[in-house]
Amino acid sequence: MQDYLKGLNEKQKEAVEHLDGPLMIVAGAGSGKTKVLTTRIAHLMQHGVDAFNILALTFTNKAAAEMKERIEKILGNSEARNLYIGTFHSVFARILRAEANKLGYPNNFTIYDSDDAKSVVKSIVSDMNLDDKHYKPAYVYNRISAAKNGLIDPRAYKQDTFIQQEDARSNRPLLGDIYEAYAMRCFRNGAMDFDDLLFKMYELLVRFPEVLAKYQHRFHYILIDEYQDTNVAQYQIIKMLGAVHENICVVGDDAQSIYSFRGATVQNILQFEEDYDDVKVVKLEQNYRSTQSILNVANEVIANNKNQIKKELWTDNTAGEKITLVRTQTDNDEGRFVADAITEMKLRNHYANKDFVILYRTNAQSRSFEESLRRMNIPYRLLGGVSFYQRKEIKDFLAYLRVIVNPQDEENLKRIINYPARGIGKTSIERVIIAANTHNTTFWEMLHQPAATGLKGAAASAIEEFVTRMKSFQVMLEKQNAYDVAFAVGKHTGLVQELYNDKSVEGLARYENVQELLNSIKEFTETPDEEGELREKTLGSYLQQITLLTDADNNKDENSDVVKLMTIHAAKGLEFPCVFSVGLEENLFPSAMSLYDRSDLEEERRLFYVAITRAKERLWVTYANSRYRFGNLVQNEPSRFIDEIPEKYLDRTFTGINSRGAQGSVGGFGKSLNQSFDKVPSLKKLADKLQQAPPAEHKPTSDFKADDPMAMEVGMEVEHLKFGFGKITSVEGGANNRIATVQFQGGHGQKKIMLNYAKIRIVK
DNA sequence: TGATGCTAACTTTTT
DNA sequence: GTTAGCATCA
Repeated sequence: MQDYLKGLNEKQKEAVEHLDGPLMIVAGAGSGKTKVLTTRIAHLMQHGVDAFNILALTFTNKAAAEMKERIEKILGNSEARNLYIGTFHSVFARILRAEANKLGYPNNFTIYDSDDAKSVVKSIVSDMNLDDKHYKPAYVYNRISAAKNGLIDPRAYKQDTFIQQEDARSNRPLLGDIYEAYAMRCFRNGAMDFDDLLFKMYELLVRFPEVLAKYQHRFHYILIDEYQDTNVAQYQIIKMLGAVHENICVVGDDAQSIYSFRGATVQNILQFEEDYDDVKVVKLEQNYRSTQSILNVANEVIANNKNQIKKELWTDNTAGEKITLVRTQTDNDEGRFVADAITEMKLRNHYANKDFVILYRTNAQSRSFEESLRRMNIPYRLLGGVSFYQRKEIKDFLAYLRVIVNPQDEENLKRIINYPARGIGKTSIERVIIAANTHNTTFWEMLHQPAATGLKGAAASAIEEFVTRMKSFQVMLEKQNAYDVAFAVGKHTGLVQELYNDKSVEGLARYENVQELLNSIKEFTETPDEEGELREKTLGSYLQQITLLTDADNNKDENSDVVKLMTIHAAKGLEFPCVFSVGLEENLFPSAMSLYDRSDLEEERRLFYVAITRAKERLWVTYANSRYRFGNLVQNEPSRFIDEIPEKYLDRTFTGINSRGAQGSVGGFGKSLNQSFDKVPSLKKLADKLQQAPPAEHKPTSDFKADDPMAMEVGMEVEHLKFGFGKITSVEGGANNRIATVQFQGGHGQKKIMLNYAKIRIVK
């Protein structure tokens, strides 16, 4: 166990063995950064530092989990469990959860993801009678987010002349008011958005010196991963937390700073040396990941940036293959090329699917690759895009759980109050809102006194029933675990039944997704407690945790043999034997948004640098002459970044159509891709067509005559004018609104029929 | 109230 | 090319 230092080079050892005082590690791509960080933590623990006194912050859950695992391996015991390792957001959420009352929040505060946040913005914009075409929720939210990341509260926002000028110039002078209303609404709902987890953490430490002191004395050693991606809020928090012991170790690479759009500032790295006396700086410049060729290209490209810390990455690795530059006619051809190349490489060089990654600038580019991979029967997995937790059925289910835990949360309450439909319509909800405003109370409180809202009859009793139901779940919360509560919710709200009844392909998938969610809750409740006093197995802690989970964190099939597709941003920190960096076109990469500003353009270049340095053995850079964007074909020039790669490192054997040497091949590819590919309809459409084909048109029997809705009962065989014959599986609703669920024959599946409108005849 | 069909907006990147 | 959100219809 003592030999954990053996595998390190001199520089790495220097960083690991530095015990006390501020330390900055400038770690080039592939220079063993994680190894140094984890070994250093293990080393600290070997020298008597208690795991409970070490805090390590990362940007992704995945990075945190990996660090923990590696430390455990080095130490060979379970002490690593006591380490405080997590993402900024999750660690701060945990601390805020413990201290929430000081800030006037419930301990079980809800965390809003960006979709939740945008819908709050939207409802505020409409409350203020503003046009949401002009005050677009996404724009407004970004603006608020940027303010929070810069630690600017609503008051400061309104007083800042520069910001006010900006808003005046964009003709959105009321942004400050929206921000203020948004903050108030979130507070009233007992909810924090992602940025609040930083912003409120900062507020907590500033306003409550005793809280600050507590955590300052708890965390003797603080380590920060990906320091180049920290923003002002994170910077200030770290500075405060570390002020007593000054044992702060930051690891970063200015060349890989790719999150300035989210408020990150490289300035934090450059500033570090000035913030503390006697900062030890260690540069890790030996790359263990990539071949010479790949590294040369990376160095050449990044050299075009003016703003950077001087360093030269080098490697002992072999020269390797040249970088393959590929030009295709269209985006579909690009997809086809990559799938072909993967097939070829697997055959020739015995690579496995999981050795490949396709990296693109925007999520929207995934389509053509998915299609071609499917056509070639290559299994793949897409990271990013719509995450599991953003799906409607999951959000609906989670909305229930959130409201049970935190009934103040009006947004989620409104989402579920009439789903599944229980007769609490728009007008009833409106009346409750108005009554809540006049009585100066919350929506939830108002629901307890239907009389005061002026609602009576069916609406009032429906509300009463809903409230009773929700309260019974809240009671369960005290005695039963998260899974039992969730299961009861699924059962008693009709949520699961609703999905179960839908027998379409999508319906089945939705049903399975909900089962999957229940499984994950079960897993959560059954996994034994790990670290720290702040972690519990309640539904509340489950909800906070999953909101901070990303698609990329779902590493269940981490080792499954599939090709991965993701954005370059999502690939940061990962490595693959074979990398396809695709879509190298002007306006796409670099993005059109970045062309007018030197620093934006340099960030795009760093992004390309990140893409290149993911590759261990082989790298392809591809671009298409034309591609579909917004539904129409656009022509793009090759990316300027391609011109920055010296010719001597490039293999242009395949240069596509209408070009010199057009008939060449890639790494011995026999097939020329010049020929136009046979047009195959997209698989999704094909699948849809197959799905939809069977439902044959029904010709009603000659004596067709609709029967009285009230005569319909479960079990009856009926004939529908259009859908033909079927059997009634359930009937609901009163005289004016009677609905029958009918299982039809002939591919029509199950349908809900409004008996007042539809023509239905009883067969027997 | 739910299904359907049309339009408009959408594309940076993420915790 | 895709999808969310709406207006319309039954």
